[in-house]
Amino acid sequence: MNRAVTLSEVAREAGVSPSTVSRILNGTARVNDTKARQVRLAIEKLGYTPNTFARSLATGASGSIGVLTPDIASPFYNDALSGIERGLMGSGYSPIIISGHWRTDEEEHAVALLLNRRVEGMIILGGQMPDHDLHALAARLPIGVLGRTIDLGAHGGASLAMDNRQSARDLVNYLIGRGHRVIGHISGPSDHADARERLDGYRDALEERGLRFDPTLVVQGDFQEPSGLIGMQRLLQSHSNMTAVFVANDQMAYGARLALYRLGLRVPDDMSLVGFDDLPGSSYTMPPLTSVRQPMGEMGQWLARYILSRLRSETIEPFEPRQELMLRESVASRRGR
Amino acid sequence: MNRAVTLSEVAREAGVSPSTVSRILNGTARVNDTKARQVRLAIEKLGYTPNTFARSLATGASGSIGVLTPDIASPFYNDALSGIERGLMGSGYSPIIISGHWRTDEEEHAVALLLNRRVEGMIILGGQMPDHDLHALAARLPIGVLGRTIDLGAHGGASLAMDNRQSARDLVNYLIGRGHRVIGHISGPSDHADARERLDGYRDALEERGLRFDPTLVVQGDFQEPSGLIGMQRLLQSHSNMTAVFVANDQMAYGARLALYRLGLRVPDDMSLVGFDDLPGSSYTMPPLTSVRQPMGEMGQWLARYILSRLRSETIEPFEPRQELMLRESVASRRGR
DNA sequence: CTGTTAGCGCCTTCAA
DNA sequence: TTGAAGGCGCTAACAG
Repeated sequence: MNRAVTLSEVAREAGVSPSTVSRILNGTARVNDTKARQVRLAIEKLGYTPNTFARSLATGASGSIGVLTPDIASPFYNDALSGIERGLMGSGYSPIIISGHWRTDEEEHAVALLLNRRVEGMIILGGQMPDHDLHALAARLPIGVLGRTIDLGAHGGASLAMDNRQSARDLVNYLIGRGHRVIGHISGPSDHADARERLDGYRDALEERGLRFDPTLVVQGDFQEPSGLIGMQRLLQSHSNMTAVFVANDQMAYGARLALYRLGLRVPDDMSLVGFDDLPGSSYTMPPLTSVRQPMGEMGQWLARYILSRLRSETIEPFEPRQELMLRESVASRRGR
Repeated sequence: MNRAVTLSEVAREAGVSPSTVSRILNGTARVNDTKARQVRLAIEKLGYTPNTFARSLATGASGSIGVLTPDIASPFYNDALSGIERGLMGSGYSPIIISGHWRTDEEEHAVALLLNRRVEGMIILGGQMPDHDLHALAARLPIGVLGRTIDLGAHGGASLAMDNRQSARDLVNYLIGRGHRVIGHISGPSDHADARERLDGYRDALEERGLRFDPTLVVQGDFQEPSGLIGMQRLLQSHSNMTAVFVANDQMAYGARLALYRLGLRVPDDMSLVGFDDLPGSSYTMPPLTSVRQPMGEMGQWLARYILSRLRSETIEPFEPRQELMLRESVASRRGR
């Protein structure tokens, strides 16, 4: 980049001192109108843009908020990213987004990078980072965590977690209420907290309604479409009397749906299907998929606002994310059969 | 954030001069082993992390590449973002991602922000920015553009554009080849270059095969699902003899698919359907959707590499993105009817 | 209201 | 091999 124009060059061009230019730029003090005009002219003419680094160095404020997401291309977390953008808009702060690819080492690396960039706050979406690291972070700067149950109260960090277990329970209860008795489950990876909680919720519901938990009705996937397809095939082979399947996320449910289609089985007539996460596409599957919606966008937005409030030493009203059962057409009633 | 540890504090702790610490940090010169050890100890003990701003200010290099995406939550562009991440990995450069929300003013604002942050290169994904601005940018720093046909040759910027028109033509030709004669089109917004080109390709194919272009067979959508649904409804009302529809992107195709489902029309038996973009979900629709795949990830990765090569004054082999017709089950043959 | 003077934290000559 | 000194571009007192 051809050497950039500096503030003092602008000052010289306008025939004023650097401080005056600075004051006009930041509105720090009243300045003579004519001088102000000259300065603006000079800025225009020279094409000056302030150097963020120099400014941050002088003020000690970076004006940026770090965001750690597990995957920059995840349809699930991206909603939260949009929310964060919205929450930060017009605040003068901008997000710096890095992805950790679900790997602890990359996440640590990313956090170090963000710290080097002197972010003033940090938002962590999901991920694998140990609670211990999160606490250490919270001690240094305002942080917000999405998708994990962790108590940051001591330092005042905020965390927004969805109640996976309860929602899974509600979902399965709904299936039972519709008359289903043999309900399969395609779970997520067992080292994934969300996956474990959803499985627990499935168990809870069964036991609550006096249905036996049958481990052979559970097959494990990896939250990706293909594993849903395979999982469904396996369930169908072993359980011909199964009438409904609770899939631990929508992506796998798409795969499961395809497996049924390949076998000529209709949804919901031959098999009822429910997912989890309510991805944008799930209102447009065939048929539209019953799922659990988490307000990722709003959660992200609130977390951004929370960080801002901390930075400005203001208070912010707490936020209770409400999960919502999106009842669509992928479930049939078995009553009367 | 409680005042961060500085380099000179480390120096004092280790009993050496700041320059020595700097040299150890950057490997700029040989340093006595014992001193080096002491310094590392001090760094560890104090928890020192270098201040990126100060460093950038001194060196004039920011180590970051700006990325402008139309929408941080777009399933289409996010693939490219992942690719960029991959391309930059291990290079010492990191991306700064900002979204322009398809609005020229926001895009300009974003570019200004990136320039303030002294990014050393820039990658522009799609968007609305006038060619003129792009040229101006290219004159200042290495830039890469994805998804627009623009000649940056003069300054050496790179652009990777898909041939929308040709692919649309291929797709419609494929439909014609399968025996379809009355083919509808749900187009994108007319102020969107991609949308216009895809419409042109549709026309090309028809005319090439001696079929009349009928404007009433074209309805305009906005690239979102609901508009695909409405578009399909309108087409069905006016053209009962239509046997196939080319939808200008997959998202709208999902909507169109739902419209058909609601009316009890089967795909492909009653209506053939093709989309464009090949979103990840399109292999899992019911039935899997025929579409055009663009290697967004690879394109992003190559652009990142391109920027790096420019920054290092190296050369890089050119990249010819290949679009691919993904033939799936959403098209039926009408031969013999 | 405005110019002068010090740094912010780091890197990079220049001598030693 | 190492330290001292100066400067990167900007802001923030401090005097006028």
